[in-house]
Amino acid sequence: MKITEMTQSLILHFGEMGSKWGLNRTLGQMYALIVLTEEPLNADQISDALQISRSNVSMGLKELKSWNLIKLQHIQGDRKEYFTAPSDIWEIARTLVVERRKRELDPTLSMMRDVLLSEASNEADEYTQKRVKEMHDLMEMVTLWSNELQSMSSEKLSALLKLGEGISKILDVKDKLLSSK
Amino acid sequence: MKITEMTQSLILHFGEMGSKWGLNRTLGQMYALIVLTEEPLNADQISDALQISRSNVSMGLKELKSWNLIKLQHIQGDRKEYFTAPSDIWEIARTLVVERRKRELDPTLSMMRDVLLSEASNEADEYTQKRVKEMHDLMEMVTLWSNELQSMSSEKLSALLKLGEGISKILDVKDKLLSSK
DNA sequence: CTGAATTTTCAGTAATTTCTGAAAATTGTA
DNA sequence: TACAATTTTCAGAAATTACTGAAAATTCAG
Repeated sequence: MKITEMTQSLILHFGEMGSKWGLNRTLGQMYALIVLTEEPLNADQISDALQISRSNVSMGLKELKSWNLIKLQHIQGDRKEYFTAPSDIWEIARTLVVERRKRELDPTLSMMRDVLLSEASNEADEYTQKRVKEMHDLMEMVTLWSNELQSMSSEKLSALLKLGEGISKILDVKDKLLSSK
Repeated sequence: MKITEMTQSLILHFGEMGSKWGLNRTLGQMYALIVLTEEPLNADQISDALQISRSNVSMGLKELKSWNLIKLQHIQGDRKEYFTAPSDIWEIARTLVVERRKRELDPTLSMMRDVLLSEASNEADEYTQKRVKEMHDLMEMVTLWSNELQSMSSEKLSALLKLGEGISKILDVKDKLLSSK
């Protein structure tokens, strides 16, 4: 498993970024390798290419599976397991958003609900609940969006993102539609 | 500086989440305390409330400043520096999105541009560039959005988020408007 | 079934990140 | 300007997280 210089530098970069995202260096490198390589890869190839232990690869793959970021593939006449990333980059992005939401928002949303159900017995708690309520409502909306993204086709997602700065105009149009009813 | 049980449990939770976000436990706790407390807090109060060293608070505040997440305030007749979070929760959210974009997307975007400018000297690199191009274009659109969010008022942002599942319909409306031209 | 190939687990170690106390730097007032 | 109050810095210690090799578990062809 030889790696071109181009891929090598991308892998290093994604390794660094990996830790800024919820992953870690090795996971970032592994996924970069898988995404940027056309052919399916097995664990030994990954271990070899990234110079990390076979067991580390195994744990990394487990993690990537739990993120739904890789697809398992079998190759005729080969007993090893091979992995690829989805060919549609939008699918990867969608998965990332949804999985991060699960990990970063859902637990907080649920604990905030508990706080909002409890009784505020003094002024400080009243202020706290007010703030929590605002955060809760905001995060709930983000969650709704994330669900919406999850169910959108890549084409639709792409169209939505392409709106870019046009989004303000769309909002205005919507207001007009509503007010003219 | 006494903390109610409610705030205490929120602080602990945000501490845990802090590491899942780009921050770390202490930073998460510190920001939770500041956001959930109505009064401005000084470093000693934070150190005391969270049971962490004064120097750790100093470093945490420095980090929160670099994220633009806190506001410095002076209290008449007191030489200490006091800190608060923005009172508008939307402003906090907007700042978070923008700052995370700066840290998580911008560097990658720039390195991808370099890769795209370089010459692919073999088939593997051609595939790699194709993938990089797709990722680049996607991330660039996300960046455009993030810029757009940055310049939107809290009201407009709120309206946009409230669209929630309505976003698909809006897209359809936009298509109709365009095709009827 | 058997056993070789492959993958997973896990305890110990290595690397990284976070935290602290002491000292240095800065700030503001008298 | 002098100095006490306050904040910042930073080297080393503590805590956390990531990685490895060896062993256990699983898988599957014959």
